[in-house]
Amino acid sequence: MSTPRTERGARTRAALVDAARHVFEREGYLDTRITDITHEADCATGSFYTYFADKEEVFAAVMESVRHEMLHPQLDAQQGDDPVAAIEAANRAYLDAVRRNARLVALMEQVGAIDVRFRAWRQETGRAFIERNAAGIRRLQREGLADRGLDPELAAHALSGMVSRLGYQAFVTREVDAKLDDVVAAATRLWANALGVSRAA
Amino acid sequence: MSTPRTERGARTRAALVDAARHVFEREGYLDTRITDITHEADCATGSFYTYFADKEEVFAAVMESVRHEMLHPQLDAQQGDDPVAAIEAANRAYLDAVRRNARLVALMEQVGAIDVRFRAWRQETGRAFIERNAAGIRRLQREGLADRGLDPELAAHALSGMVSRLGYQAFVTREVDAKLDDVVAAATRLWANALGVSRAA
Amino acid sequence: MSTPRTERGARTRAALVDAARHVFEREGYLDTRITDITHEADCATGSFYTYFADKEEVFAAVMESVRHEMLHPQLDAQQGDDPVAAIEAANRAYLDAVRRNARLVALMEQVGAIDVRFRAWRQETGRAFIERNAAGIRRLQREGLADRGLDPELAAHALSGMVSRLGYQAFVTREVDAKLDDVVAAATRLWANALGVSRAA
Amino acid sequence: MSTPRTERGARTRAALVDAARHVFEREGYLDTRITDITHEADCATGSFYTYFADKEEVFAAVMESVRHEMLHPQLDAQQGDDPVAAIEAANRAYLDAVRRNARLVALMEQVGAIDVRFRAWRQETGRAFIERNAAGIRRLQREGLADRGLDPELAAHALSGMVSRLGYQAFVTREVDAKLDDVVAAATRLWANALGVSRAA
DNA sequence: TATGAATGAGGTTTCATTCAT
DNA sequence: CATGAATGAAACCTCATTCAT
Repeated sequence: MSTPRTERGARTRAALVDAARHVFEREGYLDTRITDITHEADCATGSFYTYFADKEEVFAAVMESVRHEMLHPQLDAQQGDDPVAAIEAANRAYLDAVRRNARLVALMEQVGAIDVRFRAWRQETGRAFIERNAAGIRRLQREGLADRGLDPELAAHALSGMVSRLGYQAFVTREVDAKLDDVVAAATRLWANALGVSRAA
Repeated sequence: MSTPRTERGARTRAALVDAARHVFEREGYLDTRITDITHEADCATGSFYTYFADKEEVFAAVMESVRHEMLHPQLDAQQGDDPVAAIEAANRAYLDAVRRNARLVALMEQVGAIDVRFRAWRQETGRAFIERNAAGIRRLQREGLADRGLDPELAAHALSGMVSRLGYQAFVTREVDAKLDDVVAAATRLWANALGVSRAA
Repeated sequence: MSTPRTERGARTRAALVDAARHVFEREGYLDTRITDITHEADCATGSFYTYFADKEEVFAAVMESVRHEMLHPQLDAQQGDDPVAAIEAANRAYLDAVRRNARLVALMEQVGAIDVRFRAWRQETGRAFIERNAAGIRRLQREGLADRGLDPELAAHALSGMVSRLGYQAFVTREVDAKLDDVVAAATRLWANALGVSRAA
Repeated sequence: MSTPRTERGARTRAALVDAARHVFEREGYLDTRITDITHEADCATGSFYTYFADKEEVFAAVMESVRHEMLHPQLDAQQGDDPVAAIEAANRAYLDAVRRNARLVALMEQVGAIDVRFRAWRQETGRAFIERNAAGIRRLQREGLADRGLDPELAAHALSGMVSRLGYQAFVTREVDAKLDDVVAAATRLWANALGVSRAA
């Protein structure tokens, strides 16, 4: 709702966001009541409405507060000319982020299923990943390093989805039982194969 | 709850399941009220509780009633010895089922995200698909037609996930704008490439 | 409601009364639902209403069916001229009946608390006991064997109440931990003392 | 449920307890609806749940609020050395309390019969009375003033039960038609006789 | 008579939101 | 700004009773 104008207000708001994150992770989105949050933040019910219009709004604030952690690309290192190394680096960065934020990813999934407004957020977050990958595919095709028979958009969608779902199953639902390195290796090999890319000599 | 013992009871129960399916599709799981269902089925509130303990239970019944449609294997045709044709057939069958039942797939996705008990159901449904694919991959590896460096389970997971998510994005959320044939083609090509399989001469 | 006119009807009614007794004892009066009874009696809900108007009516029928067991006076033996032996015999008969029908006594207590109509039944059952005792006290007073300063009605009320409550606490709630013989002995001695009666020489 | 933290909250809670007492007395426990209470207390339904989890909990609060009145011993006066006078004083105090709180005693009786959780409360309240009496009996036995052939616990149980039931029948159900003084006199005489105690010279 | 499905009034409980202090 | 009690609409679920077969 409104932005805090005093030091004290800023502290209250921060406490609420922090409390909300804990409660959401613990109870899930639907089972979280406003009073759970104010209780955890150790402040009055009414104070919640000083800063947020409703549950959605705190949820957005929570997501905002963790966006950095999720999206630190840190594709810092140069992989030189090896296209497979580049693919691997991107996959590792993504999958590791999912692993580290598993609870929030699960939460986001849940909220996306419930609330239309968050579906967009989720898609957008995914889209950045997909577009970066589409660009990579196009580049490799131009350089003759990847199968030119593939539609780069569709391929990026498909492969990004593959990696993202794999990460979800390995680190969120744990229905796939595998370590990060194995998941990265498998994803990278499939990805490279799928595009017809091979390691630089 | 209990099973109808008379013809009339069977009719009422069926009417409730049918009504529930419509209301769920129209309103979504969370926004569906028991009275919406009984109203649509044109019977009293209490009648609902004659057959179901709660919303979850009707939902399970709805899902049960559509399982057939979803799981019609109909991989009837023989693809001869062409492994790529076999992959294509499987992908087409799956993706077409998703396309035809888009609303229910969306629903299942939503409910799975909300209610733990349905996550199992969803996983199981997916597992059948994955296991079939894992078997296929193993066979191709044995015959020397697929990359032996891949873990067949992980690969099956990854590629099945890829196809399933692609279908979801193409036919449920429509964030990917593509026709069935194109999706099938892209998926198949990526899948075949990923495994290092090529068309039979 | 109506009395069975056929053999089959009589059997159904009897099954319902029997089932009701079991369910009442198991669940208590309030928690017993009509369907619990028909279920236990293995007949349809509607059949209940062929014989009883409501729960109260079956309950009355149950009580009727066990009245004998509760009220078998069987003060058969002659205690000769010993007034204390007579008092003891009466107390033993009463307390033993309570012990044997503890569950039903508890039930009657419960229903009496809930439903005004059964309070009368309970009082009447008690009244018989009290009046018999009042008559006994009056006789002893006439014969100069009991304290003539006591109001016989009030004394009968008080002492009967004493015995009845003692029985209740010993055999129903079990808050008094004592064997039948001890309870009979204590009650008798107090009773005799209270009236100023002593054993025949 | 939770305790009020403000003056206003305390007032609302008190109004609810007070209203509950009236409604319970008027309607009986079972026929009292939560809305009857909030209506009488002139507040919203939800406010009830701010302070109480359910009907049982208000009932406990009502009972708590009247415990004092019931348990004011006020056996202030000294009865000197006359044991019968002491017995009379105790009986009068108890019976008068029952007379003054007849409606609540009836209520407690009803609820105790219905709800297991209150049986304990009722028993405990009675136990204090019984134990005090057992101590008195033991003392009289030691001093050679009471029949040593009696088990003091059982006798205290029996006689306390006698008085309590007499009070119940005289002032609650009114099936015994007698004035306080007569009831006290009869109870005391029976009690003294039963123990074999006689008035000090 | 027996059956068992259908009915729906009636009660309970939750919790987001407001607002006086 | 913070507080926390008050509000009441809205949904859930039960079960005695009826009645067509």
